[in-house]
Amino acid sequence: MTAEVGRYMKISTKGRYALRLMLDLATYNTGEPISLKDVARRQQISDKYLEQIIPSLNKAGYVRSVRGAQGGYLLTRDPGEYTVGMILRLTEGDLAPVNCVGENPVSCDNSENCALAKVWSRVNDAVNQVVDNITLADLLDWQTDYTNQYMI
Amino acid sequence: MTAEVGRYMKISTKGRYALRLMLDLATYNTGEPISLKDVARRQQISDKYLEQIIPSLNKAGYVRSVRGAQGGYLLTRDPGEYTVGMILRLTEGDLAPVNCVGENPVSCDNSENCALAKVWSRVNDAVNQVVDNITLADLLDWQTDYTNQYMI
DNA sequence: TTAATTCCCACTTATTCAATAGGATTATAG
DNA sequence: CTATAATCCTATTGAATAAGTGGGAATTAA
Repeated sequence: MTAEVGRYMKISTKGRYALRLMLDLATYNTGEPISLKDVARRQQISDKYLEQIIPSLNKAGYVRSVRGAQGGYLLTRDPGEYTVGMILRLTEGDLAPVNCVGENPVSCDNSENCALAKVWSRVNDAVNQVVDNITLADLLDWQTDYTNQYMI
Repeated sequence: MTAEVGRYMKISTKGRYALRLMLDLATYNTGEPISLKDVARRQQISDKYLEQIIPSLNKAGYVRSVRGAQGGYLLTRDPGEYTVGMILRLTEGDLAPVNCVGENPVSCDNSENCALAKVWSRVNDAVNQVVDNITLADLLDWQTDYTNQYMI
């Protein structure tokens, strides 16, 4: 009886892949740069698409790039210093379910009288509460077998 | 520094309008059927679009329709019996952020080893926890002035 | 000097969102 | 009985977005 599924309330591949990328860098870190080609192979994601995702992580200082042969990317911090929320917000933008709540709320004609704004605000808080309290270190812990891929 | 905003994690107009529609029916209920034209005027939503949204609410038995002149729609239950989650799930489908968690999870190659599935599952739980614990009666309470519109 | 890599930007294809449009059916009021 | 007001049903549309592909320039290690 449920409606046919749309893309409502869904995370995009950009955000999911960014997380898998960061988790891959954390998992296979040796101190040497890791190339996107390696990440792409392990994660079964197009390397060209990863190339499009990583600049925002790079510009934000979440990773450091090393150009040229044997180059690649490295995390700049300890895995425990990255929350899932940081990474998602960078690649997906605001996680709020509507534009009138969240980081840069768009005000509407009747915000103080709007019962639904309260709903969206609570949803926003609940989502952020989750993603801001999980770090890459937690994800490393939750992986039972580091050699497998994470297909989500 | 945030990414340009997409539609990630957003509720669609369908779900938002369905909530406003149901809340309008609750707010202006007199026992007589309320026409979509009236709802559309009050909520400033296209009546033709509302016409497209209401069949699922009707088929699910959330509203009752009265055809012909002076016809319209009526809630079939007490406002306290409708949760925001019921209404959203009917019009938006599953609220899970990815397809591998939620009502009808699509299994993937490596679900038990997937650290990210745990993240999505927690997000899903958090969202549902909010929307399943707010009823139309709560929304009625939260409205300070019943004569205004709810523009969200 | 070659090969491997990041970097940058344009392009594409399919899907989805958010409506609009037209008309058939049903019932009420006069 | 007839005009009108409403639900019902299905098709179409235009714009935006998602999710990638493609080409090539710049940089660096071996």
